[in-house]
Amino acid sequence: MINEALREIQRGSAEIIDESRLESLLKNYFEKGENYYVKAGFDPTAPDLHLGHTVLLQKLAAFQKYGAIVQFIIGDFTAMIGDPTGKSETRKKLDKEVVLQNAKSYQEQVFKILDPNKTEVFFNSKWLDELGASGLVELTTLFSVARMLERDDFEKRFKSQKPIAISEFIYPLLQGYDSVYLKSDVEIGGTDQKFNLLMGRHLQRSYGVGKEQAVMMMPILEGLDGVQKMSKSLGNYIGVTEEPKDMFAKVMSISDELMWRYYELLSSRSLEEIERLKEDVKKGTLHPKRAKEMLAMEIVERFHSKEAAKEAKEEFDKIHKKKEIPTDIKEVEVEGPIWIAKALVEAGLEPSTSQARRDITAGAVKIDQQKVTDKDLQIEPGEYIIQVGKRKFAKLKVR
RNA sequence: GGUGGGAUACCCAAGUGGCCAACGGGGGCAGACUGUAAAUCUGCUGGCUUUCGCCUUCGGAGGUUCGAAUCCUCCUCCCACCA
Repeated sequence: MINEALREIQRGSAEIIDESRLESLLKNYFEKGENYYVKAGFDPTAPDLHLGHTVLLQKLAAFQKYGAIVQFIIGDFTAMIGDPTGKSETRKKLDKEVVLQNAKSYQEQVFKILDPNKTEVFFNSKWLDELGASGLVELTTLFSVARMLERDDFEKRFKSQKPIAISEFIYPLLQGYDSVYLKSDVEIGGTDQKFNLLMGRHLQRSYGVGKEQAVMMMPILEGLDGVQKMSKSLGNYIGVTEEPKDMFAKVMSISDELMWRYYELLSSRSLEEIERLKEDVKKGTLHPKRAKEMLAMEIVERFHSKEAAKEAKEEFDKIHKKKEIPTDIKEVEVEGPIWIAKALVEAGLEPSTSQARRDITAGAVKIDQQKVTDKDLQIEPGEYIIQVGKRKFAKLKVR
């Protein structure tokens, strides 16, 4: 029983530090029914969570099945010091508002995965505000610059003469302090967080908390491009609040190779099952596209519903497999006659007439399924379906 | 506080008086191919009622010049070294 739990909890993790502690926590739970605390922090710098975040959330949910109380930390304080140039007072205040608003939407989204009865939500400004300047200075005495510079990214930046702000040194200390204050038993985070996670252990020792948290690191989920980590700013993400059909299409757009990575980190299927799917694809008995559809369905279903997933799939097939026009496309009315490039801009399919002209030359523009070759084309009054590339459609009404 | 170095398009990065809307790479978009992809190959990658045309862009503001990303002056920001 313990072994089974341990296996489930460890699934997909990249590295665990102090595995024996993890085992003893589970043992205590199974034998004495004792709960323990698993901490994870999130910076509310963007309003929406994406699948990258859910890798951690699903892991937390797995812990909850086996006696863990999750300490969900919204890093409202740390999110603000991450800001490099706190120009003026007013600006900073605005940041705080945004942070709080983001935090609110986080909470709504988080409980699609986490069990609210086994989750405690904290804002770390609660104790970090109280810490004050003297407390902060005390905190900084507990770690040396030399050790701080051992951190891989700091070292690289230092060597290549890239700037490092003092606040960036403080950041890991504050994150570690969270663990001191909350007396966490386990902290989980991405592999890129290793240094910060270990800081929690170091500081718990320094402050004499009486225990050192175990640390579990999850692999960083690659974004849709399969190379860089999933993040909002890179635009390669799938947001948990996205429309079913967008979510579905985005999953379908990942490469076959990346698909297995997503299976491992996002699917709730057992590892054996995933292995079997992999085998079947290899043998040729299962088409990779089919495997990807299953994954896409599962993900849409998790954040929406079974019906939504089904509809999303049908819509997707309609557009891509049968090359039909999607059902709900936007309608635009314009005065005619109108120059084709201008019409595309009006319809929001192109950002500028120059870009539109380029795309027409490239053969990417279609009217009623007919490729447009004349970039000077005037559209006469009537109704048309205009299309740019494979995905962008609009119904155009020319008066 | 002192001394050097730097700021070029989404990112990196060439360009050091006209040949510059600005080399090259990355990224992005599109086409072919496919499974909707990936990989590969190809084209495009400031804007404009429409490209053998005009307008805006090389940190900011002025100036020199027929002509400036390139030269000069001042300013802002960044980095390094020394204190």
